[in-house]
Amino acid sequence: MAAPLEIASSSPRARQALEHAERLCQERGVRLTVLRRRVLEIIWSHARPLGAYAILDVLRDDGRAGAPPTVYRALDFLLEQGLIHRLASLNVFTGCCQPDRRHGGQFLICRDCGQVDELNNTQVECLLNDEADARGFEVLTQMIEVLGRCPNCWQGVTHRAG
Amino acid sequence: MAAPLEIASSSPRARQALEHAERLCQERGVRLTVLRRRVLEIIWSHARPLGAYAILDVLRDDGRAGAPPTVYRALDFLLEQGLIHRLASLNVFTGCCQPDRRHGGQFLICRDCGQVDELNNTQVECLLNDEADARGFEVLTQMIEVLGRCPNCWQGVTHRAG
DNA sequence: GGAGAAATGTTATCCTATTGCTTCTTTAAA
DNA sequence: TTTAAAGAAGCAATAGGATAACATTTCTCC
Repeated sequence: MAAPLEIASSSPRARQALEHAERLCQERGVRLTVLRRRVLEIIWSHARPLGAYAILDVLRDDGRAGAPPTVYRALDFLLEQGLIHRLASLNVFTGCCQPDRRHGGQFLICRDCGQVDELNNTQVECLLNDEADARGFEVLTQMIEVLGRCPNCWQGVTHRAG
Repeated sequence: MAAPLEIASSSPRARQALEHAERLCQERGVRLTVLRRRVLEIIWSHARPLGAYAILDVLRDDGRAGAPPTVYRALDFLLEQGLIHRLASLNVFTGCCQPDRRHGGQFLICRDCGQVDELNNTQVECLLNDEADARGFEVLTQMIEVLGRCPNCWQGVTHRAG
């Protein structure tokens, strides 16, 4: 089992993402509660996407009581607000880099180290929308997951955790 | 729970898919056993993609003993041979329309009726490969799932099962 | 026919996710 | 300030998806 690298929650990108989330939620009139904020922080504080139960473990380390629904409800909220994405192929969750813009995710997922890179290729998005239109299909969300090996891993400099 | 419509296994598309599979496996020197063939047939005989446990139920109706690994091993084989695809967002399996050509799947998935339509947009495939290349990422497979509503469903003629 | 490989049977277990109900907290109105 | 209603979180149980480990059977090829 890969032990995800914990990153200081005060890392620039984590702090920035949290501030951004606070602002967005305020604008939208929805509540980024302590729990929801903490779950988002946990996600952003790790180098690799986490599963729900891994997040739950971290919450328990915090000393907080918790069962699966605790985490899943927080994740549902964050997903609804577009603050995180779910990678269906791995059953894990990762922070969204553009929570302002509604979009399905486009991800490069490293099979070896689990690292994830988010793309934002609007041309791909449009092509798929066009194909759907042509078939009279109404698009709600797009989900693109490209599985492969990141530069570090195929160059032999494996950063495999564990 | 949606009770998937069973289609006669002798339906043209199912028969054709099975013949195609037989031929491919023979060419490749791999064994399309009775079990594997039957699982493929079950998948092609239903209007909507099935989960592993739904397939298992059908096998049991056949009178065949079976536990989850029975099905999962058959599915693994069919996936390896590119005869089926797995829709990660729904944990279901669907027949592949182009088992000759190695390709990740591109799917329009109807949120309401569960029906699935497979695309084969090579332009999208290439764009994603290019993006990956530009980042030094080696692509193994692409997985594209577009969730929405099919023409039947958004026009109100819901074919929702159940 | 027999050895080795491949496929399947069997049991148990793990991981992921949800349901239903209770309790606590927040919000806004009286 | 009290209070009703809504929203969020706690909690227990369970459903659903997938795999591990090992035994047994079947196939293939010599």
